[in-house]
Amino acid sequence: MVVEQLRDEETDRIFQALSDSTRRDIIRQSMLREQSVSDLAKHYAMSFAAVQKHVAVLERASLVRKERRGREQIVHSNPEALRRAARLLDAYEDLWRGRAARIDELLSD
Amino acid sequence: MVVEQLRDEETDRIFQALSDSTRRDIIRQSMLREQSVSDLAKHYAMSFAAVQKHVAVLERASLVRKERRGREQIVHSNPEALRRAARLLDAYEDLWRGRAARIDELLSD
DNA sequence: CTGTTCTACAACCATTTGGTTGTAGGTTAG
DNA sequence: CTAACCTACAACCAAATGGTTGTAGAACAG
Repeated sequence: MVVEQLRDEETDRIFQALSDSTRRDIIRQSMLREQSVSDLAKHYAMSFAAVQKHVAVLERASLVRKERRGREQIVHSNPEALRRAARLLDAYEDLWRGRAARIDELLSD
Repeated sequence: MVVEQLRDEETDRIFQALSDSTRRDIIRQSMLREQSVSDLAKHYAMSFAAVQKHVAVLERASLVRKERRGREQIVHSNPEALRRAARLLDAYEDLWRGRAARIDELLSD
């Protein structure tokens, strides 16, 4: 029947960004305290450039934003995108329970 | 410093499975009513084999399970995995709010 | 029995992902 | 000023992703 597919690339990006444990840990780190990209990189057994790329993925998903401070780039978390993802999953749960209240969230997904 | 990375491949798989709008729609469809893989495939503008692969991705993430009924394979949703993802995001939110109650969930991630 | 339906799976392909190294430029410390 | 530091970005690579077509087997309809 080929239902017209309403795709939400923002949602795609959020879940894709969350699908890597290093990136989830970067979120956690930047929630605990704001750190520069170099500071973050010290936590992981990979190159600085790799961490830089992970931060870029989080940034495209709006889960994090960077703020230049001198020569450093400070990584701030953005909990609103996380909340959005959590609410979307809640809506699925509601759907399963037969509560239609939030189905519109799913349909507009 | 190379902190030992506690990876949770199950969590990886759940978020990765959720990062595609076709797969999110398959979850929604199978929550609305249990359908065979062929039934599901009729909703999308792609081959049966492609939908079959999407279902397999959801299955590896435990978001869905298949039950053979005659020649058909009926797809059931499994809301527990969804709930697990939602709780994890809630825990991040708590962390951001400075509530430490659920930090252990994050640390064991 | 025969033909159709549903599923499984292999092979293939283009693109994306997650990592690397290397180069270069802006900023700060001494 | 110079050296060290932080970041940006390009080029490259292997593996995973998301799609395709094709083949084959099992189950059902008539």
